[in-house]
Amino acid sequence: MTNDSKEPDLQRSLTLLWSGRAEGRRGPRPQLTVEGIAQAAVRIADADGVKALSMQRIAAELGYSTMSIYNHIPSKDLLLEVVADVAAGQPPELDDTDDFRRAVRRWVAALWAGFQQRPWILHVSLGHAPIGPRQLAWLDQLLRPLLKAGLAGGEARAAALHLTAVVRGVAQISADMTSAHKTGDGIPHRESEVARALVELIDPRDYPALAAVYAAEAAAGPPEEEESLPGALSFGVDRFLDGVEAWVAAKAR
Amino acid sequence: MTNDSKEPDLQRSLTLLWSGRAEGRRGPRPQLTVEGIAQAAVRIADADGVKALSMQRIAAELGYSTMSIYNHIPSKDLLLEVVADVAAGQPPELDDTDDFRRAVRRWVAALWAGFQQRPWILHVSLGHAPIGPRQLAWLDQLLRPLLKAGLAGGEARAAALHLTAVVRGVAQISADMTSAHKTGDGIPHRESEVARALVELIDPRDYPALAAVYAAEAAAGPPEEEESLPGALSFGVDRFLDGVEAWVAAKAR
DNA sequence: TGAAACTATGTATAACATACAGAATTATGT
DNA sequence: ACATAATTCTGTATGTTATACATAGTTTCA
Repeated sequence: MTNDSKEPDLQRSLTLLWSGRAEGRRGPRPQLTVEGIAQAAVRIADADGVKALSMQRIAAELGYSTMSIYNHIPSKDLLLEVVADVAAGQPPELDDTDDFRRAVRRWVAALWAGFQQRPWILHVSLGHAPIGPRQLAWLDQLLRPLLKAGLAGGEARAAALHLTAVVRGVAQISADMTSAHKTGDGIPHRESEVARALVELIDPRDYPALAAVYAAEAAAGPPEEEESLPGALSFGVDRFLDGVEAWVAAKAR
Repeated sequence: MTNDSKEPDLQRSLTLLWSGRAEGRRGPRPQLTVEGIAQAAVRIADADGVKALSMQRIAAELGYSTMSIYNHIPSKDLLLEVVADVAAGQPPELDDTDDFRRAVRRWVAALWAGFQQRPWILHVSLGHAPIGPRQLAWLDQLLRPLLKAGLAGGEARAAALHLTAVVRGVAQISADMTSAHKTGDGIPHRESEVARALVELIDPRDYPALAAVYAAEAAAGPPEEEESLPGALSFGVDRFLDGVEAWVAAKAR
């Protein structure tokens, strides 16, 4: 591989993520590939969480020596970037005839489902904007309905950033996402459990608004989850889309 | 301390975060405190990033032996939870006379500024909803204008979750946040640099929307950042607030 | 036909979280 | 007053980790 040292960090990430195969290379045919390594890592993380991702474990999974991985990927941090991209998988195909709201909602639901299937992704920290092919495929898929709805380029980008951030952020915060034995430090408690424990700790004089909200919540009982999305995420996304719609309408006039 | 083993994870986190001092305790007076340990950790992370946070380093910073920390905090994961809370600091005091939009925007700006000052926070992964006193103080402060605007309890909670997630998410994705030498794996590249590098990689046939957006962006030149917030974050938050406002208005009618 | 570039491997090292076992110190029940 | 139990701090030990480095074999290019 030999894209060692020198290059600036970004270039290094990019050449790794978009590993363009060099044709005429000297040396033995590589038996391992960046893709293969990342896939093995995903398999391990799926099974035992992100804490279980060690170079040794990945190499063992592939049946090669630990150090052989370093011939293809210069560090674990870079590896994790590739893993995050591979784990993202393919974005949903959005029906082009759908109206923009439906399309965006389906995209959001798909991303949410992805985080449910691979909660460990939430524990590998993003270092920067999406730059891998699969992450960008997701982004591209989201941009389509946004552009079609009438947003300008920069606006669509901002909106996509917003939505991506929301889903990821809500997933991170939602307790029931990060199941315990997978992440090693996750806490598999549901919302209500947290609420119950907190009510005793928060003094309404220190946290008046919070206390009020929790009180109202307790009185109302547990919210019912209609669809595939939790109500809280749904509400936020819908309000955001309301705002986007209004904005587009105002621009058009 | 001796809140070892048994307790369920959530209880363990809570007693740690809200460390209610037991009065009549046997044994020597503790010289270390949970707070003090966390503050030392914050000092280190501020200086050298989250990668530099080791039990040994923290203990050294305090002038105690490594293992003494474990008398107060049962594991590094729990430590990080406390650190995340301590590092959050105090939320901004929001002017009660401000209208709801102004108040929320100020809250968002404050949180954003917080992430700029301590980008490493973005690299300690949240395991669950906010449960520490300082995190909850932030939440409470945000809930006030939302409730005052006319949202119901559950709606305000959802909106607050949404906004928190957005700011955190956008901060994580924004390249210029995570500076390299602090996080160890951050990449300090600005947006434009990423864009320039990507334009060569993405095939408009695979990523049509993305290519269109980047093309438009390149033609328009770099966006100008008016205020303390980056334009992309601003746009999303404003659209969201538009939607919330409309929602409240619709409910009132 | 080298020489250069590359891959896979084994060994080595330093850092790390944390288990465990004293020794010292305090509060509590007698 | 005294013994006991609980608790703190410390030192030592263990297993895991990322990764540097050297080596031997393999392929391509000059």
